[in-house]
Amino acid sequence: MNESRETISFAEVDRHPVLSQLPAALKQRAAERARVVRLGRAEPLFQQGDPARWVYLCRSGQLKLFRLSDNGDEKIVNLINAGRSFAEATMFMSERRYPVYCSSLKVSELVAFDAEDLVSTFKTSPELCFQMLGMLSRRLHEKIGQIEALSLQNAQTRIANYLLEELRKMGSASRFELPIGKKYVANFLSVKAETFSRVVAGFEQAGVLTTHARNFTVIDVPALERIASGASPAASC
Amino acid sequence: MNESRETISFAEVDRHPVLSQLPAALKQRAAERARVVRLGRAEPLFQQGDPARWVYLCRSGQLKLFRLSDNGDEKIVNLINAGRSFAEATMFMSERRYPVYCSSLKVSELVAFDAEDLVSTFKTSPELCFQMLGMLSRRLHEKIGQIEALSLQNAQTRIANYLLEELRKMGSASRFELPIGKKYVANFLSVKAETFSRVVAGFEQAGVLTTHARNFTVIDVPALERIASGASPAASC
DNA sequence: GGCTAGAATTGATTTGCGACAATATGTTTT
DNA sequence: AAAACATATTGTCGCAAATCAATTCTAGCC
Repeated sequence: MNESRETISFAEVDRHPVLSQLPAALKQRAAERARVVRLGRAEPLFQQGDPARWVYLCRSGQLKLFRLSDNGDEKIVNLINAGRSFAEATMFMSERRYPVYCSSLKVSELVAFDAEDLVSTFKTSPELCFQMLGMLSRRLHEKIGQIEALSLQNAQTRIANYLLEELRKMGSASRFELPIGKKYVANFLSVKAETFSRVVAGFEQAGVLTTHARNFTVIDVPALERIASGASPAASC
Repeated sequence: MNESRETISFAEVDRHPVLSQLPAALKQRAAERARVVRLGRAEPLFQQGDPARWVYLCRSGQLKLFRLSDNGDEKIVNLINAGRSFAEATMFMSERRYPVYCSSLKVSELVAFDAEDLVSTFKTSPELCFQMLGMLSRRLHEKIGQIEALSLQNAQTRIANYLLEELRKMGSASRFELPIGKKYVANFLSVKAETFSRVVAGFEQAGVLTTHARNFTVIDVPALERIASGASPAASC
């Protein structure tokens, strides 16, 4: 990990989904106390249980937030792309420690904001607090959605839903690229890589989509939507 | 559902984990705009998607927060007991709607606070916002824990962990009572009632605990802890 | 370019848990 | 107290997905 004293530009703070709302003076202050962190291809950033001195903004690259089981199995709870901030929730806990592990998946560049200092900034501004409350609420509902998916849906359905979501992010195009290796996507969806592979192969065979490496082209969106809401595709042929 | 105009006492607000922090005047105001809601044994309180006009405090009884799949399967995402507040996160969403269903499991008494009004109260007080940020952060981490458990642990391990947690809540006693029917506990843990029954029977046979109806007595805590962290108990005999 | 390591696919086999079914036990109602 | 119903237990069976294993594909790297 390479932590540098290099200055963050004022404008850089604007990329942060919450801190962009700061008045100019406080934006300046946050920028001054920030650090740039550069990570290689598969470097740890912090461990679960570490004191949470910093909250982060991903400027470029990709990261995974994950937990480890007693037997060393890993569960990715979030994939972080450029533009996402993370670890803010730690600021408001009585014991400020990271509740997950974090490692890079690609060469990445992060901005690290001083948690302690941000807390005092937040204390001065209910508007800012509201931004943050909104963000945490959204994340909470996102997690509830994941829990529902894990309990109520099978592998096929979860994967179909994920693909549809990626598709939606691309606007009206019918083509998209996985943000990251299938291995990691599979783990995020709580299926084994082999299962992911088989399910996607099944979709291809049913004529729902085609793939070349990480590029997916959805041919039959309604069919994918039908699968995503419970119907069986291979069975119908 | 029986909604009454009956007055909430000033002191009643003190039972709320966040609103108890309010200055007297605002506490008074919150109390004045609150309602008491009484529910029978299995009555719905709100549906997923309903406009979230109220946030709640459970004064007595028991409730379930749940989602429904397309084929009607239900997943309980939270069991609410006396003293717990819920649905606060809706206050900070852009579209204020309940993200889950809510029904009573027993005869229950709730206090309903006016969401709109509370929002304006929160806007005046960063301290209050911080209380709420803390609460949402804790909930978020709780959910991350649930997701981890669902992905990384099997039924036995999840159940063992749950039982240990219930035990811990009772302090140093080795006896506790399930807060609610096993059916609901099982659903909350994302196992079928039959599986829950079998796993508990297994624990009894291994001499880890004994049960009479909803009363559990843990005989061998270390053994249960071993199971909770991945070891197999029945296999070891 | 070819070389090497990790990622991805495909196949064969196992298994944990759900589905279904049949009692048994407990709880509310009259 | 008996009836009527919900909850809980126990048994058998089947299947979705994990595991194990063997290639094949792909992307960095010298």
